[in-house]
Amino acid sequence: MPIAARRAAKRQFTEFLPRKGLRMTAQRRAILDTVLATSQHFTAEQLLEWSQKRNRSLSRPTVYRTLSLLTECGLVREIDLGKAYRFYDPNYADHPNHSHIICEECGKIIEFESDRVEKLEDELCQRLGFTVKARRLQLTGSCDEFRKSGICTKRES
Amino acid sequence: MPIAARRAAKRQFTEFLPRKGLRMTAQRRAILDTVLATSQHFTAEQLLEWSQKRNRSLSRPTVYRTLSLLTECGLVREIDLGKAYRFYDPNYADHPNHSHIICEECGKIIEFESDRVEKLEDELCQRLGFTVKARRLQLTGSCDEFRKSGICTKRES
DNA sequence: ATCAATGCAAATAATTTGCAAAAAG
DNA sequence: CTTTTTGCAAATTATTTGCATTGAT
Repeated sequence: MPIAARRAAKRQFTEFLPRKGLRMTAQRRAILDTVLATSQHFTAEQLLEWSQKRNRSLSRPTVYRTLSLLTECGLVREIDLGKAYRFYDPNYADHPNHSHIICEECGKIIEFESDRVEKLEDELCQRLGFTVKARRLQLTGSCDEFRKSGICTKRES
Repeated sequence: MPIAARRAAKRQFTEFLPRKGLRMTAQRRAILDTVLATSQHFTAEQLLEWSQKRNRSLSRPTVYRTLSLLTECGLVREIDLGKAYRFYDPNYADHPNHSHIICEECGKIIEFESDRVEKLEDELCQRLGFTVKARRLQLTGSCDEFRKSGICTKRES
């Protein structure tokens, strides 16, 4: 995430809190900074582990409670990868309409954006009587490169 | 689901079982028939309740175990509606590429199919080096009709 | 001071599993 | 007969909650 965007995201949360009658704490700051430092998808457990490096006395319940707030304020979004636990995607703040391709072979998740997809979705929905408020597009694909050579040079995101 | 399609789906499962060294039982038949009789999305709990009308001695574990088989064989697909429990969609057998619009106002789920969306997805993925194997498109929309009149006449699916 | 946030331990709830008895092929 | 399936009760596991204490404003 570009530095300017990260600063904006940080502000988004620090202004969100008092608006809801809530307070900034050392724990929330540790979690916020951790989230803003990554562009990987993560689980609550991973977030706990990473954030504890910034604040030793950080507990699991606080991570869960803070994740709810971050989700509500739009800095993070829950995604479903078919596992029994949730993943969180920190890239929606910067790219609100991105989509996912999950590689069948190597498991990597590639993110991409497409105005054409967006426009087509809007159009179809409108025809059905809806105004689009949120999108989730998840494609599972077979990685051509990996299938041929056993190696995949794509970057995950 | 049209009668012919239902018969085909039934055959799909009855042929799937012996191929995997598994057996048809009264319980599995009850669950299969229940699934084929609905086009609604359902939970394991609902399926248990409905199927017990066809077979009084049907237990929760058997429902879960059979749902796994139905999923594996393609008659049903897990979908994530943001709840703490899974929903299952019985319409993929007949419409393997359909998408969902979830109405923000009334909560209904509308299914639709679009060749254009499909084609665009294929195209974009190909450009990124993937061959599409599965799709999940979920749009959350605000229902224009409901917003204006407080009534929604759309049929859910 | 006041009220929110934390950590802990315990609760919750969907899904899964071990096992002895029953049923399918 | 042999092997799979079932129902039961118990286990599992991510997430949530009650509560006494600590910390932010």
